[in-house]
Amino acid sequence: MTFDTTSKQEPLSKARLRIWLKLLKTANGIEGEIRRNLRDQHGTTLPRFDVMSALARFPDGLKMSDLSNFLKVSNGNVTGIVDKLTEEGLALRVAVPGDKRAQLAQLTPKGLQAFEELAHHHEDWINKLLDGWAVEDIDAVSAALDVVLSHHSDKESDHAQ
Amino acid sequence: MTFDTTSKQEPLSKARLRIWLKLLKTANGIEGEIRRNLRDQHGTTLPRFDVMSALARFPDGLKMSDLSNFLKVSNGNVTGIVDKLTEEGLALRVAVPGDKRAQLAQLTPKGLQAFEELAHHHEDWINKLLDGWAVEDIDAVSAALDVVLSHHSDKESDHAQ
DNA sequence: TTAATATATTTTAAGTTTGAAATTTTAGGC
DNA sequence: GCCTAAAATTTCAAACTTAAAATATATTAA
Repeated sequence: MTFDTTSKQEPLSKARLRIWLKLLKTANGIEGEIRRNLRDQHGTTLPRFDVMSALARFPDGLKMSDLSNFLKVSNGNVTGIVDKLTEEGLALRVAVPGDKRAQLAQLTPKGLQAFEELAHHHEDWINKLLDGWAVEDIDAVSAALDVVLSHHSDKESDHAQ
Repeated sequence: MTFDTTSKQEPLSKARLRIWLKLLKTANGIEGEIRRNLRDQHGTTLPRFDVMSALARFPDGLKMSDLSNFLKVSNGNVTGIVDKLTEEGLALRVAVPGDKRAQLAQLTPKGLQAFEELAHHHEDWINKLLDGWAVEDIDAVSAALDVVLSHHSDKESDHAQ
């Protein structure tokens, strides 16, 4: 005996489509607010903040390729951003002993200080935007997202250029 | 008598920051997969798909400004996309009687057909990506997102240029 | 050693996105 | 009618992003 799953699967795929659109709308809304705050209150941009955040997490520096890998953006992308940060004295490039190809990008003390200021506000903005979520809500959403992420991470290994 | 809320609020803001990063990672991962599929399997892009999707939802056409409002992208952005779609015979601009400033963007029959083909695959991709979510998961996440969206929609009225 | 291959990064060209300025048209007050 | 303000759209410059080509260095194998 077989089961007709189509009659149930059809609405499920629609429900999944709807929740995806809602998820996207939420993420875009929050991200837009963050971009706006970074621009209006700090004269900077999200890509710059992302790079600084990654560099702050690795005080010993990150190779350019590790940085782009970590942020899931292209190689050429971070070059320009680190260039700008370097011009402004917020980051610098350090030679890697034993490998003249590679360079470590690092935050300067000034860059770290600037980032910590940004990060503090960033946490504040998020805290307000997610005002309605208590720990239980967070745990529930987190568990649900883990299901999707684990299912997805299987085949995300490399989408080579 | 007053309560010291800081000792509890501090970790909550950190938890909110973490769930935001996880939400963003999930949305970016799914969006990246959609972009890849649109490019590799259909030779098109997500912004084009979004515009076609909006136009398909309004068969009588959308003013350019309504279109950019609906998609939450800049005015200048949709101009170029509708231009391209028009060149390819997928969309067209219709004059609005009584207002020479405005134009209605509309899908052509060819555009509608192309969109329906895309939309069918799109629903399939999402259905697979959210494979792990049953109706209960969807409802739980949906309710949680509603909390954030409703809280956010209060002040999202206009961030005028 | 030398040649071939692989790795790390930058450069380049093309396309996207944004916010603001410019353009055109409409609407209202006088 | 005429003038100013508002509205709809496009144009523009700047920043971002990507994939691919170019450059430089490292590693491996013959």
